[in-house]
Amino acid sequence: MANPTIYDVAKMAGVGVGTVSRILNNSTRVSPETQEKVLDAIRVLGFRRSKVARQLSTGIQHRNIGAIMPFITPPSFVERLRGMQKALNEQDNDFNFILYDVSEPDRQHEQLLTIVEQSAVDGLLITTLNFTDEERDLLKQAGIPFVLLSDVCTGDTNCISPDNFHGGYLATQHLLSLGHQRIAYLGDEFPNNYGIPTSELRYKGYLSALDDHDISFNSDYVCLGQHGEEIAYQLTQQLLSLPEPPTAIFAMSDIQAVGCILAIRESGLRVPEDISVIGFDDVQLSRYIGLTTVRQHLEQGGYLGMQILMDMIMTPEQVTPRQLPPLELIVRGTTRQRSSV
Amino acid sequence: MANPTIYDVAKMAGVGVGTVSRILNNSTRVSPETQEKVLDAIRVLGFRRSKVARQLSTGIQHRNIGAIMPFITPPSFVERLRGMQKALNEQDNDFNFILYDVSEPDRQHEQLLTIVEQSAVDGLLITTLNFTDEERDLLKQAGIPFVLLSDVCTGDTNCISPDNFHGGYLATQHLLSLGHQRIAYLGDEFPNNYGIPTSELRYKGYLSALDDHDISFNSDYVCLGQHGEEIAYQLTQQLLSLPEPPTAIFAMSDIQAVGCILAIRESGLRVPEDISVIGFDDVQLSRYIGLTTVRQHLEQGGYLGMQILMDMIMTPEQVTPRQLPPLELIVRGTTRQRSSV
DNA sequence: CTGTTAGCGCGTTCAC
DNA sequence: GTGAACGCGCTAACAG
Repeated sequence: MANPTIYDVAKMAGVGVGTVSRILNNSTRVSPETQEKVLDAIRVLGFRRSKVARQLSTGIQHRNIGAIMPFITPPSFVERLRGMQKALNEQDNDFNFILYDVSEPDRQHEQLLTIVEQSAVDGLLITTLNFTDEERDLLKQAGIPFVLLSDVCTGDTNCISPDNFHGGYLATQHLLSLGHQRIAYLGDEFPNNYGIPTSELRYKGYLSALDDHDISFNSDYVCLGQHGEEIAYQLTQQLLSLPEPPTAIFAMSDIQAVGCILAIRESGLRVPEDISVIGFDDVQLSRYIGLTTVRQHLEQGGYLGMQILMDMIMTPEQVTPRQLPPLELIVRGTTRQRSSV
Repeated sequence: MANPTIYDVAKMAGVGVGTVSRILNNSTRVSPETQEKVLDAIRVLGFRRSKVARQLSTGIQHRNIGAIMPFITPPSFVERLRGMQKALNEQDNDFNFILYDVSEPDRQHEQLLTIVEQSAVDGLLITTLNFTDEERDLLKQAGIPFVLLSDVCTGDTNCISPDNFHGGYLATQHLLSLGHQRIAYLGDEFPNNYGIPTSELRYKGYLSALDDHDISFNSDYVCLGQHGEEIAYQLTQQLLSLPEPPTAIFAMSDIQAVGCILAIRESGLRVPEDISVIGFDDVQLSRYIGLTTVRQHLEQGGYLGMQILMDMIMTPEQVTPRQLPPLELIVRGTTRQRSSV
């Protein structure tokens, strides 16, 4: 039998469904004999009680809140995940936290559809990179509250995102203040297929800082490629082979900064003595390796996002606005005053 | 009204529940007028259709598989999480993946109870450190299949765990082969409150290797403390202040190895020139910082665990056994031949 | 102690 | 096009 019910069990054991139910909930005493019979029947039939029927009947509804994120990839997502969990645990309401991994961007839309279709979730935290207007409307129409943790904030959707332009400015400003003039930007290529403007925004901040210091722009110093440590490694090699290589590099993410540093060291140069490197994000890793970076409070972002979502679910009329703390320059060991050579 | 149902909506709109249902599922055409009325009622009442009732009625059951882990803590858990998600995505069945964070060990039992109580889950991946026999029996009785990812494998429970003794041996053996004789062990204190034998097992492997090489044991070289980078940092300082400090340190986890390296560098010594350091786990971080370590295939562990669990759920009669690949020594940049001084 | 029955909220035939 | 009634699997309250 495909899915035996308590009726099947009851019939087989020669008892009523009530008895079976009682045994399942080890409530009121039942005679050991019948208990035995029922337990046997359960075993033979391979009976498993239906979760949903149970919930319907008891009225105990778990609420599910879901997080959509490309989990295989950058550590920055994990940091946000941490924050989300933290906020959830503090709330103490019995929410289930469901993780949806959409590492393959193509499947994202399909996945979102089934989530909505099956009304699997009472709220959604979306950390994927590309989130279309169409998808937003889908969720709105389905009445599923959601919070975006990304860089594209359209209309009245709740969204947690840093000021990437300002962050780019900050990072570059730091390098300038150390006397660097030949400063490279290493980041994700843009425009990209997903319409993610992060890299572009940070780049614009970079340009703006350069401009404010009357440094003339050198397109050789702009290195764009796919996200990842390896690519950053290669891009850095290109930079180093320039007739006049940069004395400082602004990598748009910590991971890319790591690839960058590896390439520099491998070429026989030192960080920061020969070349300064600054990253962006301040993931845990950065603390360990002493990377100078711009902290964007990723964990805090997840934390706040979850709190907002909770508000939206529990008290829709009154969601208290929450803001990310401002970006913060974290100076560690990979940047230094430009050597006066 | 607390939780309006389609009946409430129907009444308010002056129609039957069937009509409301149809509109909800945008199926058969309904007259625009009634549609309007119903939609209004839905809005006014703040109606949200019940997920469970829907599932019961349609027969579409999502299966939930849950992972219990202390998520705030070491990165090793994240790696396993990755593996689990990967296996889940490959399966492609519509399983929900629920994350239970039990960062507070005290709450673990309580949490497990509610999970079982509410039959919230069709299968469980348990990565927490302390898992009692009582808890095991609880799950067995509830008929919830589960897989353990830990070091304590009692009885016939499915379990993924590395050979920690052998790992400890491997690490120490490596240092010995480089000519080191004054080798320290830095690990979690044991016995501990949770009965986690990991540190002890690796320590025993360490002892065994020492013994095989006829190195006399020096208790000064054994430094135990709570898990974490900071503690490891302090412990290392103690080691360095010894009249005859070690020339090599085996840290029982990569995170502790990081704290260790930091302390060494801070004291003016170099790694690996002055002191060799080997870790354990091979988390992502280790690749970035070039740490020599023992790889225990964490991601793979999560992956296999999920596969076994899937088997248990889908084809209980036939779960194909899966094994972790053997521990692997990964030599990177933090260990070196002992200087002949 | 135990069998029976009425919902839980929604989807889905049916007749109308 | 639309309303009424039944069923999904289980719990709980009621008789017995």
